[in-house]
Formats: sequence, structure tokens, C-alpha cells
Amino acid sequence: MTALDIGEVARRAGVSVSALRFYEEKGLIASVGRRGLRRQFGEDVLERLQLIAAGRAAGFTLAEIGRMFGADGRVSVDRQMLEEKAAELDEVIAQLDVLRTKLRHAAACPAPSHLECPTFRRMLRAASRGGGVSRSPFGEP
Amino acid sequence: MTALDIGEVARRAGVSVSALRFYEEKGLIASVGRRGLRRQFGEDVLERLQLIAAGRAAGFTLAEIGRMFGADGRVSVDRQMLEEKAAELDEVIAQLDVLRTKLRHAAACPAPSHLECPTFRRMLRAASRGGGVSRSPFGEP
DNA sequence: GTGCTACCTCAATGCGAGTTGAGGTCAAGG
DNA sequence: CCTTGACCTCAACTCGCATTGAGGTAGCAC
Repeated sequence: MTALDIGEVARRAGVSVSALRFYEEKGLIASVGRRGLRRQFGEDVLERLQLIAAGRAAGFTLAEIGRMFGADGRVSVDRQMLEEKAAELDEVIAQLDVLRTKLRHAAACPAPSHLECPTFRRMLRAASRGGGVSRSPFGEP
Repeated sequence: MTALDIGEVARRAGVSVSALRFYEEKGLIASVGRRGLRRQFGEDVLERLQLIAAGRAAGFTLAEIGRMFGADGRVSVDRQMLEEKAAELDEVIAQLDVLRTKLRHAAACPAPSHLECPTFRRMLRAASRGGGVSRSPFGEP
């Protein structure tokens, strides 16, 4: 397995070196060892970083993301918990899908001002009721 | 025009009183004056707060949202900006779908490591077809 | 062996988005 | 009159997520 220096991982994943060390410290990723002082990462860390980015963009905290999968690549043994997380993810995805649709509507809306557009107004009402996506769907830390 | 106490605005908008003061300080909302010490808000602030909530749900920062309101208080949401956010959501949703697939599989699969499981690999490929995302799906770091 | 560069640790700092707490003001009601 | 409750200011604090800086090291190129 090709081992990657932290800088290489950073470059390939579009994540800063300091963020990678931070993620390792938090147990979200793991190096496969050291070469001298230098951490060496397996290529699989790149996929993991994509998942972390996705989770973050969806409003999950790093702690929550960390609870979905351990740093070692093996997911927790608690299958029921995993299924629960997946179900929560279903909900988040559905919410984001709705939001996306509405954004796209608003972007395409021909009304001179968004506030005059019924679609836009509906979206505002929905956003302020549902509370929004960034409200964490997971339990507290 | 009916003037609202901050507590009333908070109750009606589902936003905390402290957040309202914070938003005022940041120039995202404005009171119409004071009655004694008390800020008085016009009812139009409620619409404004809906807009703020929607923006937050879509991943805009308060500063970005502030920039959407012109200096005169006029709302000018850039349609291109909305389309860009929608496109970002496309990517986020696709990646979350991958994450969900991973979790669900891990919950169901008896294989010791899911990298060894051909079923899983097939699912992953199907879920992530269309190209990988290597950067943060949201804007500038 | 000297330099260069990319790495290392650890502590401090910054930012976004608020919340909390101390101490104060006002209007209404008992 | 006195209390209660809703508001006020201002500063400090929290939390998540990193970045920055100081001081140190490994390995390669010359």
C-alpha cells in the first residue's frame, strides 16, 4: 500500500495539513505509522476525508461524524446504532433535497424581487419553521 | 404599525432574545426605535428573520446574509448565488448518500472489513458514480 | 557538513455564532 | 411602597473548528 506524507494527503484531499493533524487528534482519521517523525497515511484516508467533508457540509459536528465510524476504518460493532444513524441520515438528506429544490426554484423565479415571489415566500416559511438543516439531528456530545 | 417587544419577536420568530440582539448588533435587523429602554420592532422584522433562517439553513454565514440586504435594507438575493448553493447541495447530498450507504452496509454486513466485501464495493461505486469530490463542497476556506 | 524543506509538538490564538451573568431600569400590580 | 418580570448594557464565556507561531528534527541534495 502506498504510504502518503501528510502534505500529499492535504494536497490530494484539499484539506490543510493542520486540519489533518487535528482530525487525527480527534480520532477521525488514523495514520498507518511513522517514517522517522512523519506520519504516513494510507490512500484510504482520502475516501474517509470525503465522507468527513460531506458530514460537515450537512451540519454534523466532527464528534458526530467520529461516532459514525472509528478511525481504524472499522465501524462500531453496534449495528443497531449504525442503522439508526443511517436513518437519521435519510432524514437529513431528505431535508437537504427539499432545500435544494427550493433554492433552485428561487434562483429561477422571474419575479422582480424575491419577496414578491410566492415560491420564495413559501421557502422562507418552511425554513423558519423546520428550524433548518444545521440543527443537529444527532444527540448531544 | 404595531410595534413589538423583543420578547414578542423572539416568540413569534422562534429565535432567542440574545440572538436578536446579536443580529441587531451585526446589522442584520433593525429596531424602529425604543419605548423607554425597550427596543421596538416592526412586524416586517419577522419576514427578515425568516430570510435569515433560510440563509442559515442553506449554509450562508451571517456576514453573507448581511450582504444580501442592500445598504438601504432592500433585499437583493443574487440568483446566481442561489444556483451555486444549490449546486453545492447537489454534491453534499451525493456524498451523504455514500456515507449512508456505508453505514447501512456496515450495519448489515458480516464481513470483517467492508473493504473486503464485493457487495459493498459495488454499492459504493454505484452511489458515487459521476465523479468524486475532493474539495470542501462549500465556498472559500 | 551545510542547507533546505517538509515535517514534528505544544500552546496560544482566532472566528462564527451565539449564551451567560452581573448589575441596572422601568411599568404594572398587589 | 415594594416586588416582579421583562427588558437593558457590557463583558466574559462557550463550543466547534481549526490556524499560527515558536522551537525542534529527519532526510535529501549539494
